Amino acid sequence: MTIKKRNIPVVLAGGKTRTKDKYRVVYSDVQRLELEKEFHFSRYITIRRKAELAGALSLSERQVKIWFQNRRAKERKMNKKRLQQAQQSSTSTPPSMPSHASATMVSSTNSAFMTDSISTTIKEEY
DNA sequence: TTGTGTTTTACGACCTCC
DNA sequence: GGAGGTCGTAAAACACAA
Repeated sequence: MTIKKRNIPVVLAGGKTRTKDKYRVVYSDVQRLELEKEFHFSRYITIRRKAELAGALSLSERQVKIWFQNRRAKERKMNKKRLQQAQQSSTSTPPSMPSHASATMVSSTNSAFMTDSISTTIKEEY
């Protein structure tokens, strides 16, 4: 496991700069699993839990915060994709197709929108 | 191999809330 | 004003067909 970051400033195209030791680190399976578990518990982490988690996983609080931001972005992306697929299938499906299929897909993007995908992820991790 | 598409970290710009 | 949110994006890491 390599946990390092933010040392050498790197100039990117367009005049942007980015500090780096390595450009980005790859989190270990344990780190990802714990973060996923916390995300499964709550999509928004509290300051206290962030500090605890950062300490437990040897990450900075900033890394934990960014991870949650990226994770929510991923979830939104997946929901969008799923919604598009549902819409496509509802427009192009033959009449004989079971109607509950698309209904399930659409409803999953609302109140209960993310739990199954998250639990799937968690299951996969285990 | 390697070329290519996808996923994962990390950041900047901008916005909102306290 | 600062902290933390989304959005868009860069680039490394990864997966996988050819």
